[in-house]
Amino acid sequence: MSRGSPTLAERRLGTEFFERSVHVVARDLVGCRLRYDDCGGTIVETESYERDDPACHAYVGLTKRTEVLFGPPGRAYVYLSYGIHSLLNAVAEPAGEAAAVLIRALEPTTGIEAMRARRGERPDADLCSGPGKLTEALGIGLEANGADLTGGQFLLLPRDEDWDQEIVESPRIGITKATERPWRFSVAGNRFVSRPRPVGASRR
DNA sequence: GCCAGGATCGTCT
DNA sequence: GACGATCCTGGCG
Repeated sequence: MSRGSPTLAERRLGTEFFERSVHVVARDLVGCRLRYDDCGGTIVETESYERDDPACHAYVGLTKRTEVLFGPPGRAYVYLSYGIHSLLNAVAEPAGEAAAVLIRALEPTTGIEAMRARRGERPDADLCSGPGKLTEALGIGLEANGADLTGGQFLLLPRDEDWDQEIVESPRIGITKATERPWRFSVAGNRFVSRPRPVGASRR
């Protein structure tokens, strides 16, 4: 019996958290804690993708691939990128809207040894500092597509009450369409965020 | 330290 | 048959 302190399961983010503007959800997810089985960490970087967005998979409409995006909020949309990496998204906005938040980076806190077993011996800052890295570290694969983020193997917890970090917006990374939209949210100065390339590289 | 290139496969045309 | 919401390695300075 826990009366004063709710259990972890009781503190989970619920469906209503995801049933809002995808950009608000993306910003609010930064600082939250994500756990999958015995591994997890603090979310330090996200990106939002809305339906009227050429970079969003749902832009082309409803297909077999995108049906999870068009479904209810609070589910996992997992797909294969470059034939190698599974990328984890959280479906947002009411069913039918087709928007999602890409989880790009975690600051590992739990199950670090298990992450190393999957990712190899490397510094903490290299375990989950990228969307493909964190799914490998946590053991998330395509079978998680459509899974419920508000229950089951996933545990998504709100920010700690004393969490007080600055969140910065910047252009999204690794896409070729709609690159100017400032829908990447990350913790300012955090060493666990992804850094695939310097800002402003290769411009003419 | 920086940059170019390759790996690899589900999805859509 | 082409294309990625990526990551890692090797070569060069």
